[in-house]
Amino acid sequence: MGIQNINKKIISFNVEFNVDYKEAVLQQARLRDELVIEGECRDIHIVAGADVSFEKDGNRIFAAVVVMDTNTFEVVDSAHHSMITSFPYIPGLLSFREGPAIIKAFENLKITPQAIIFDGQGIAHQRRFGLASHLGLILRIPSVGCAKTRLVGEFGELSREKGSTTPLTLNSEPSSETSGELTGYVVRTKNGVKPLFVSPGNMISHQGAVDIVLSSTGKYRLPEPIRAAHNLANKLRVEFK
DNA sequence: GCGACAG
DNA sequence: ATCTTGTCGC
Repeated sequence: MGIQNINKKIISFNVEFNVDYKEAVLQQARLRDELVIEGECRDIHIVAGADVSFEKDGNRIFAAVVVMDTNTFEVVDSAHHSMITSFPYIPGLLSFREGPAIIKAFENLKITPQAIIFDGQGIAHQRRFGLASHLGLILRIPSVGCAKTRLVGEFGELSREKGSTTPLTLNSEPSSETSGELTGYVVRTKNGVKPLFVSPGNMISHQGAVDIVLSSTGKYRLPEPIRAAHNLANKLRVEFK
Protein backbone atom coordinates (compact mmCIF):
# COMPACT_ATOMS: atom_id res chain seq x y z
CA MET A 1 0.00 0.00 0.00
CA GLY A 2 1.40 3.35 -0.96
CA ILE A 3 1.30 6.47 1.11
CA GLN A 4 -0.74 8.00 -1.71
CA ASN A 5 -3.66 5.85 -0.68
CA ILE A 6 -3.73 7.03 2.87
CA ASN A 7 -6.08 9.89 2.08
CA LYS A 8 -8.49 7.43 0.51
CA LYS A 9 -8.39 5.31 3.65
CA ILE A 10 -8.93 8.30 5.87
CA ILE A 11 -12.10 9.09 3.98
CA SER A 12 -13.26 5.50 4.13
CA PHE A 13 -12.87 5.58 7.87
CA ASN A 14 -15.08 8.63 8.11
CA VAL A 15 -12.60 10.38 10.33
CA GLU A 16 -13.89 13.46 12.04
CA PHE A 17 -11.65 15.49 14.30
CA ASN A 18 -13.90 18.53 14.36
CA VAL A 19 -16.10 17.37 17.22
CA ASP A 20 -16.87 18.51 20.74
CA TYR A 21 -15.76 16.82 23.95
CA LYS A 22 -18.74 14.51 24.17
CA GLU A 23 -18.50 13.36 20.57
CA ALA A 24 -14.76 12.84 20.87
CA VAL A 25 -15.21 10.48 23.79
CA LEU A 26 -17.96 8.57 21.99
CA GLN A 27 -15.78 8.32 18.91
CA GLN A 28 -12.93 6.83 20.95
CA ALA A 29 -15.24 4.24 22.43
CA ARG A 30 -16.47 3.34 18.96
CA LEU A 31 -13.08 3.19 17.24
CA ARG A 32 -11.18 1.35 19.95
CA ASP A 33 -12.81 -1.91 18.89
CA GLU A 34 -11.13 -1.60 15.51
CA LEU A 35 -7.67 -1.85 17.00
CA VAL A 36 -5.52 -4.90 16.42
CA ILE A 37 -3.11 -5.39 19.29
CA GLU A 38 -0.90 -7.93 17.60
CA GLY A 39 1.78 -7.98 14.99
CA GLU A 40 5.45 -8.81 14.73
CA CYS A 41 8.19 -6.23 14.56
CA ARG A 42 10.49 -8.63 12.72
CA ASP A 43 12.24 -6.96 9.78
CA ILE A 44 10.87 -3.57 10.74
CA HIS A 45 13.59 -0.96 10.36
CA ILE A 46 12.00 1.82 8.32
CA VAL A 47 10.52 3.69 11.26
CA ALA A 48 8.82 7.07 11.40
CA GLY A 49 8.76 9.38 14.39
CA ALA A 50 6.05 12.04 14.72
CA ASP A 51 5.86 15.04 17.00
CA VAL A 52 4.54 18.58 17.19
CA SER A 53 5.47 22.00 18.47
CA PHE A 54 3.28 24.96 19.42
CA GLU A 55 3.58 28.71 19.31
CA LYS A 56 4.10 30.33 22.66
CA ASP A 57 0.90 32.25 22.17
CA GLY A 58 -1.62 31.75 19.43
CA ASN A 59 -2.93 28.45 18.22
CA ARG A 60 -0.52 27.43 15.50
CA ILE A 61 0.76 23.89 15.59
CA PHE A 62 3.77 22.55 13.70
CA ALA A 63 3.69 18.83 12.98
CA ALA A 64 6.73 16.94 11.78
CA VAL A 65 7.42 13.36 10.77
CA VAL A 66 10.87 11.93 10.11
CA VAL A 67 11.42 8.47 8.67
CA MET A 68 14.65 6.66 9.49
CA ASP A 69 16.33 3.36 8.76
CA THR A 70 16.96 2.29 12.32
CA ASN A 71 19.88 0.12 11.25
CA THR A 72 21.89 3.22 10.42
CA PHE A 73 19.72 6.01 11.84
CA GLU A 74 19.86 7.55 8.40
CA VAL A 75 16.92 9.79 7.48
CA VAL A 76 15.12 8.41 4.43
CA ASP A 77 12.20 10.84 4.28
CA SER A 78 10.47 13.62 6.20
CA ALA A 79 7.44 15.85 5.94
CA HIS A 80 5.59 18.50 7.91
CA HIS A 81 2.48 20.64 8.12
CA SER A 82 1.41 23.62 10.19
CA MET A 83 -2.09 24.92 10.84
CA ILE A 84 -4.23 26.65 13.44
CA THR A 85 -5.51 24.42 16.19
CA SER A 86 -9.04 24.60 17.48
CA PHE A 87 -9.19 21.77 20.00
CA PRO A 88 -7.69 22.45 23.46
CA TYR A 89 -5.38 20.14 25.35
CA ILE A 90 -7.49 17.77 27.41
CA PRO A 91 -5.85 14.73 29.03
CA GLY A 92 -7.32 11.75 27.20
CA LEU A 93 -8.18 13.68 24.04
CA LEU A 94 -4.73 14.65 22.81
CA SER A 95 -5.24 13.17 19.33
CA PHE A 96 -8.08 15.58 18.65
CA ARG A 97 -5.70 18.49 19.21
CA GLU A 98 -2.61 17.18 17.43
CA GLY A 99 -4.09 14.61 15.06
CA PRO A 100 -5.23 16.86 12.19
CA ALA A 101 -1.79 18.40 11.68
CA ILE A 102 0.08 15.11 12.07
CA ILE A 103 -2.15 13.32 9.54
CA LYS A 104 -1.58 16.15 7.08
CA ALA A 105 2.15 15.82 7.55
CA PHE A 106 1.96 12.11 6.78
CA GLU A 107 0.11 12.83 3.56
CA ASN A 108 3.19 14.73 2.41
CA LEU A 109 5.48 11.75 2.89
CA LYS A 110 6.88 10.07 -0.21
CA ILE A 111 7.38 6.63 1.27
CA THR A 112 5.35 4.50 3.63
CA PRO A 113 7.13 3.63 6.88
CA GLN A 114 6.89 0.11 8.30
CA ALA A 115 5.99 1.50 11.69
CA ILE A 116 5.44 4.83 13.47
CA ILE A 117 6.47 5.91 16.95
CA PHE A 118 4.31 8.67 18.42
CA ASP A 119 5.12 11.01 21.27
CA GLY A 120 2.15 10.03 23.41
CA GLN A 121 0.20 6.99 24.58
CA GLY A 122 -1.09 4.04 22.61
CA ILE A 123 -3.60 1.90 24.49
CA ALA A 124 -2.17 3.00 27.84
CA HIS A 125 -5.16 5.31 27.96
CA GLN A 126 -8.38 5.64 29.99
CA ARG A 127 -10.39 4.37 27.02
CA ARG A 128 -7.58 2.33 25.45
CA PHE A 129 -7.38 4.80 22.59
CA GLY A 130 -4.49 7.19 22.92
CA LEU A 131 -3.01 9.29 20.12
CA ALA A 132 -0.84 6.48 18.77
CA SER A 133 -3.85 4.17 18.52
CA HIS A 134 -6.08 6.79 16.94
CA LEU A 135 -3.56 7.90 14.31
CA GLY A 136 -2.24 4.39 13.74
CA LEU A 137 -5.77 3.25 13.01
CA ILE A 138 -6.37 6.09 10.56
CA LEU A 139 -3.07 5.60 8.76
CA ARG A 140 -3.30 1.83 8.86
CA ILE A 141 0.36 1.51 9.72
CA PRO A 142 1.75 -0.35 12.76
CA SER A 143 2.06 2.28 15.49
CA VAL A 144 3.68 2.59 18.89
CA GLY A 145 2.87 4.92 21.74
CA CYS A 146 6.00 6.26 23.45
CA ALA A 147 5.28 8.80 26.19
CA LYS A 148 7.69 10.51 28.53
CA THR A 149 5.27 10.51 31.44
CA ARG A 150 2.34 8.45 32.67
CA LEU A 151 -1.29 9.08 31.80
CA VAL A 152 -2.89 6.05 33.46
CA GLY A 153 -1.78 2.76 34.96
CA GLU A 154 0.34 1.49 37.78
CA PHE A 155 3.78 -0.04 37.78
CA GLY A 156 6.37 -1.38 40.15
CA GLU A 157 10.09 -0.99 40.55
CA LEU A 158 12.25 -0.99 37.47
CA SER A 159 15.91 -1.99 37.21
CA ARG A 160 18.20 0.86 36.30
CA GLU A 161 19.77 -0.99 33.38
CA LYS A 162 18.95 -0.12 29.81
CA GLY A 163 16.44 -2.51 28.33
CA SER A 164 14.70 -3.36 31.59
CA THR A 165 10.91 -3.22 31.64
CA THR A 166 8.01 -3.55 34.05
CA PRO A 167 4.29 -3.96 33.25
CA LEU A 168 2.00 -0.95 33.19
CA THR A 169 -1.35 -2.21 34.38
CA LEU A 170 -4.79 -0.78 34.92
CA ASN A 171 -6.53 -0.76 38.25
CA SER A 172 -8.36 -3.96 39.01
CA GLU A 173 -10.05 -4.97 42.21
CA PRO A 174 -8.22 -3.08 44.98
CA SER A 175 -8.45 -6.13 47.21
CA SER A 176 -7.91 -8.58 44.41
CA GLU A 177 -4.86 -10.72 43.94
CA THR A 178 -5.11 -10.65 40.16
CA SER A 179 -2.90 -8.17 38.41
CA GLY A 180 -4.69 -5.49 36.44
CA GLU A 181 -5.09 -5.44 32.69
CA LEU A 182 -1.86 -4.97 30.80
CA THR A 183 -1.82 -1.67 28.90
CA GLY A 184 1.84 -1.31 28.17
CA TYR A 185 5.33 -1.39 29.62
CA VAL A 186 7.51 1.09 31.42
CA VAL A 187 10.83 0.87 29.58
CA ARG A 188 14.32 1.97 30.54
CA THR A 189 16.00 3.08 27.34
CA LYS A 190 19.20 4.31 29.01
CA ASN A 191 21.00 3.33 32.20
CA GLY A 192 19.72 5.22 35.18
CA VAL A 193 17.51 7.53 33.15
CA LYS A 194 13.80 8.13 33.60
CA PRO A 195 11.86 5.38 31.79
CA LEU A 196 9.45 5.75 28.88
CA PHE A 197 5.84 4.58 28.77
CA VAL A 198 5.48 2.26 25.80
CA SER A 199 2.22 0.77 24.58
CA PRO A 200 0.83 -0.62 21.31
CA GLY A 201 -0.93 1.89 19.12
CA ASN A 202 -2.37 -0.40 16.46
CA MET A 203 -1.27 -3.45 14.46
CA ILE A 204 1.57 -4.33 16.86
CA SER A 205 1.93 -6.49 19.97
CA HIS A 206 3.08 -5.33 23.38
CA GLN A 207 6.45 -7.00 22.85
CA GLY A 208 6.66 -5.61 19.35
CA ALA A 209 6.07 -2.08 20.62
CA VAL A 210 8.84 -2.40 23.19
CA ASP A 211 11.21 -3.95 20.65
CA ILE A 212 10.63 -1.17 18.13
CA VAL A 213 11.32 1.49 20.73
CA LEU A 214 14.50 -0.19 21.93
CA SER A 215 15.80 -0.91 18.44
CA SER A 216 15.11 2.72 17.46
CA THR A 217 16.97 4.10 20.44
CA GLY A 218 20.53 5.23 20.03
CA LYS A 219 22.59 7.38 22.32
CA TYR A 220 19.69 9.19 23.95
CA ARG A 221 16.66 8.51 26.13
CA LEU A 222 14.17 9.03 23.31
CA PRO A 223 14.05 6.94 20.13
CA GLU A 224 15.95 8.64 17.31
CA PRO A 225 12.93 9.06 14.99
CA ILE A 226 11.10 10.90 17.77
CA ARG A 227 14.08 13.09 18.54
CA ALA A 228 14.43 14.00 14.89
CA ALA A 229 10.74 14.81 14.56
CA HIS A 230 10.86 16.87 17.73
CA ASN A 231 13.82 18.85 16.44
CA LEU A 232 12.20 19.44 13.07
CA ALA A 233 8.94 20.59 14.66
CA ASN A 234 10.82 23.10 16.81
CA LYS A 235 12.88 24.26 13.86
CA LEU A 236 9.73 24.89 11.85
CA ARG A 237 8.27 27.00 14.65
CA VAL A 238 11.39 29.09 15.15
CA GLU A 239 11.76 29.73 11.45
CA PHE A 240 8.06 30.39 10.93
CA LYS A 241 7.33 33.78 9.46
C1' DG B 1 -15.52 17.81 46.85
C1' DC B 2 -10.38 16.24 46.09
C1' DG B 3 -6.60 14.57 43.44
C1' DA B 4 -4.76 13.01 38.78
C1' DC B 5 -3.96 14.49 34.40
C1' DA B 6 0.05 12.12 27.31
C1' DG B 7 1.44 17.10 24.96
C1' DA C 1 3.48 21.98 25.06
C1' DT C 2 6.08 26.68 26.27
C1' DC C 3 8.94 30.16 29.18
C1' DT C 4 14.38 29.82 30.86
C1' DT C 5 20.40 29.84 33.70
C1' DG C 6 22.77 27.67 36.00
C1' DT C 7 24.13 23.60 37.94
C1' DC C 8 24.81 18.83 39.72
C1' DG C 9 26.68 14.39 38.25
C1' DC C 10 28.94 10.79 35.37
